[in-house]
Amino acid sequence: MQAGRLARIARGEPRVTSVDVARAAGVSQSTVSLVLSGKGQGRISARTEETVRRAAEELGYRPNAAARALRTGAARTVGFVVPDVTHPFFGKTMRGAQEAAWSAGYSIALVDVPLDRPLDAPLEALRAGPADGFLYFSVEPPASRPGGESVVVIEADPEGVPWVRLDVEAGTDAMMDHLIELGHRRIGRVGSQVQYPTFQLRDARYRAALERIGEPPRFAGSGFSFDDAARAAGLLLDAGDSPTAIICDDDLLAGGVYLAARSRGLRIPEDLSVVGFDDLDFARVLWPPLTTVRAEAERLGAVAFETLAAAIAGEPAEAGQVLPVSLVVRGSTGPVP
Amino acid sequence: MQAGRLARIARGEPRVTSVDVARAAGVSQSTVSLVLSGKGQGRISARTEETVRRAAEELGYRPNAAARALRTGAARTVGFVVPDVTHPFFGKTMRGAQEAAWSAGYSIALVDVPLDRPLDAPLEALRAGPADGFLYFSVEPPASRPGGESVVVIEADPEGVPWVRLDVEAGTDAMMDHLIELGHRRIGRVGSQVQYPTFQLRDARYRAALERIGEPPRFAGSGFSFDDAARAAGLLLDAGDSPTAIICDDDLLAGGVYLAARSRGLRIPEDLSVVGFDDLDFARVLWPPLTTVRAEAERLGAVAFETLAAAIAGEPAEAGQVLPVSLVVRGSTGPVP
DNA sequence: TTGTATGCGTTATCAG
DNA sequence: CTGATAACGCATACAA
Repeated sequence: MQAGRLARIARGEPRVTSVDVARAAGVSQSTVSLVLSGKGQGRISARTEETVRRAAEELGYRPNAAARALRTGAARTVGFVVPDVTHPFFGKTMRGAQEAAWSAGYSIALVDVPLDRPLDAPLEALRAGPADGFLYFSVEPPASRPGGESVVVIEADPEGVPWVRLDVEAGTDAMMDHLIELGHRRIGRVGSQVQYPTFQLRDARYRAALERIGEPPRFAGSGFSFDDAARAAGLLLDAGDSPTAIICDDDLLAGGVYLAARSRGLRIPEDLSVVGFDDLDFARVLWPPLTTVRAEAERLGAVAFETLAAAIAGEPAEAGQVLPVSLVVRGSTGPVP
Repeated sequence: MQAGRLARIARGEPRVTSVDVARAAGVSQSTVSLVLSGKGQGRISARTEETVRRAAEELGYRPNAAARALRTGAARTVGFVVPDVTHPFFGKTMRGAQEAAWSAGYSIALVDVPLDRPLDAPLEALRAGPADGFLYFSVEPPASRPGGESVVVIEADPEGVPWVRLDVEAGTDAMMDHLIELGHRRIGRVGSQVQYPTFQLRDARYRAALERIGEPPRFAGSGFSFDDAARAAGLLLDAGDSPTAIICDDDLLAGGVYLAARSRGLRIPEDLSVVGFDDLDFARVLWPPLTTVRAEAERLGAVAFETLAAAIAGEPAEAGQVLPVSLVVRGSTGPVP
């Protein structure tokens, strides 16, 4: 029994196949395939081609993706693995990847993998075939990739895997230079508590800058939520010898710092300067508007997809790419009190 | 020639199939299928089953999704169509849908369809088979759905299609009651400029409430960005007889109202009360914290997916579901000046 | 220029 | 309890 067909018929779905089109056009199925895949260039007569196209059109024919995938071994779908779909920065990156994917005829399948969970079932499902490759955003790709499954990593620079990331070193340097120029010396950092390379890189630059001015680091780790960041910032703010400025790994964290400052009656930037990272839209509606490092999320996504597409196509992939960032000075930073 | 296999071999990918497992286990391929699909209950001996499982495990066998989809007619993937992946509310809804999808063994394929574009290629690609059904969030599903393709609509209540939406009427009523109780009468509304049902419903309630107190509506349409909302709010604020309170279709729009108020030297809530909708995370970090209508985005996504799954399974779907919302009073609303 | 034949990896029927 | 065998719909080598 043809389960598939039956199931569809049960749903009242008379799928039209290339055989139907062939019959309607009075040609063979292979001719239909040739015509519609465009590979009949100069092999199929214009008349036949026309007939086939018209028949396909009239019947509302759409090639079956599963059959094509089975036959060609390519699903024209890539998986996008993120630790939190909810984060606006991921959203923008996804959109960039989407756009690029579409123009290449690919779809994007989304996989949200909360940081605290193992890479489990959903991802495995995709790895079983529906996806031709994967974009891992800030998440560790699985160590074992049977059959050299194509992968590119975003915001990390692992060995042996092509990656795309922001120039977080330059970003961190710019933050620190800006603050130091304003006279700050006790500079704290509210950063990600998860140890991804992008954050480690920033930490290194942060510490290097402090070392140059002979100051100790003041770090507090946080999860990516306003509340947790507020808690982390509180740790810094309530310590003796508290910072006059705080840099953050993310605008979200900076928002938490605003919350912490507010609940302690600290004014920004008069009592405390704050710098974010990403330039999310809401950075401008904060009061005062947040000084932050601008990153082009869409571009990051697009470049990542293109790198992946190249890898899938078997082209030699660029090993690593670093995208520029720039400091946007707004109202949350000022001279040291 | 077997293009698929060749392509994979070229990429150095020796895919292991059920035939390989069968050979390794010394049984037939159909036995392997029976065992691994769990449909061999009481038909396959425990010994054989064990052997097969071990062989599959050792070879790292993973059933080919394309083949399965071709055979069964189900891809176990649903498309999620949104007008803007970048919006945090969509992100949360997606996450809710994701979670539900995973526990049902489904993947979610994301389709971002900017409002100003037709539903084009990317969606069509998914409609060609890779997706078993679609979740349309605030976007009009295509009128023609060949073969009764399964669909559920989020945040709208179209005829003839199952839908899930928030109780925006109750939300709007709550906003208006709250403001009127505070003494406001000149109440403006910054709302979506696109005319989706969810927004029309709100508009109707807004106008009804005003009518009861004998006030004219003050409406300005906006796109979903801070800047555009600021522009729209400006229209209201700069008019003679300007509102003392503004309700918004979305927290994002409310953020824009903050911007507009700020640039005009208006204090919130002393000079202007503002109410948002959605209770996005950033609503709390705004200053003053935003009074808004809380909606459970994750739940919305989960319910939508489950409704879709039921439809795909051919179960009689619930026609429409309305999810409750609640007003969260924070600092952006106060007595009329 | 077109048609025939074959196989992609599954699932599911049916015979043993 | 297990093994042949036949599709699923498409792409392509090869024959005509």
